[in-house]
Amino acid sequence: MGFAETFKALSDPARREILLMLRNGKMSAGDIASHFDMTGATVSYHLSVLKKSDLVFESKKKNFVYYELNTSVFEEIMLWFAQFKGENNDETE
Amino acid sequence: MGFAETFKALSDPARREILLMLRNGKMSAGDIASHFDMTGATVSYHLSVLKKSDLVFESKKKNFVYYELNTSVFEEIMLWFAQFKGENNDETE
DNA sequence: ACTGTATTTAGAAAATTTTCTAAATAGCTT
DNA sequence: AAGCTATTTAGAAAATTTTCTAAATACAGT
Repeated sequence: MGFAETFKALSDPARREILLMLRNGKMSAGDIASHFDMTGATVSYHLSVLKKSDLVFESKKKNFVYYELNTSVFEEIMLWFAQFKGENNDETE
Repeated sequence: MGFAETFKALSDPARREILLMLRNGKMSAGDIASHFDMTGATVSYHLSVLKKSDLVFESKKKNFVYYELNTSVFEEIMLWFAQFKGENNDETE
């Protein structure tokens, strides 16, 4: 899965905004795009980055593409951060 | 403080590696640099990015500069991720 | 004050990312 | 199948990031 890709994906403000928008359920590419001041093509690019990093997944219905949070990846990221909790310092000052 | 900067900082593999190295205590810029196959100047650049994002802080002793994790920022990041836990979906399928 | 070690800054090249426009694809609906 | 709507892909320009070399700064020890 790769933290590199995941953190890269998270490093863009538009992409983080998209994730926040998806908290209360799936949205179509178009609805997501309409919240931003950029072309649909650009938003589509950001969605593809989020998809490649597994932070979201898509499902198709009619001619819409819906995006949805993949919460399991969030759990994995939390585990990465957990590496920094607890285990303490060598007071080598 | 700015999540934008923080996530940007975390998006680079070398910088994440530096953070992992710092888990067991402070290290000098030179010691950090010697673990990488890049020039000291480049590592210095990465350290400055980590510093600007408050993920690490520095202290000087003799002619060494020591870097250390700033654990409080990690807590804040965890809070950002916490936004994605719990509060659930609108089953608007 | 000079020398040496540790680190950062400046400036430029290379690589990557973000964004756009235009065109392509996909799948209704009539 | 033709036309519409929704979305993605292609290709290029602009912006940002990463990296390097060379020079600058900082400061300790002699």
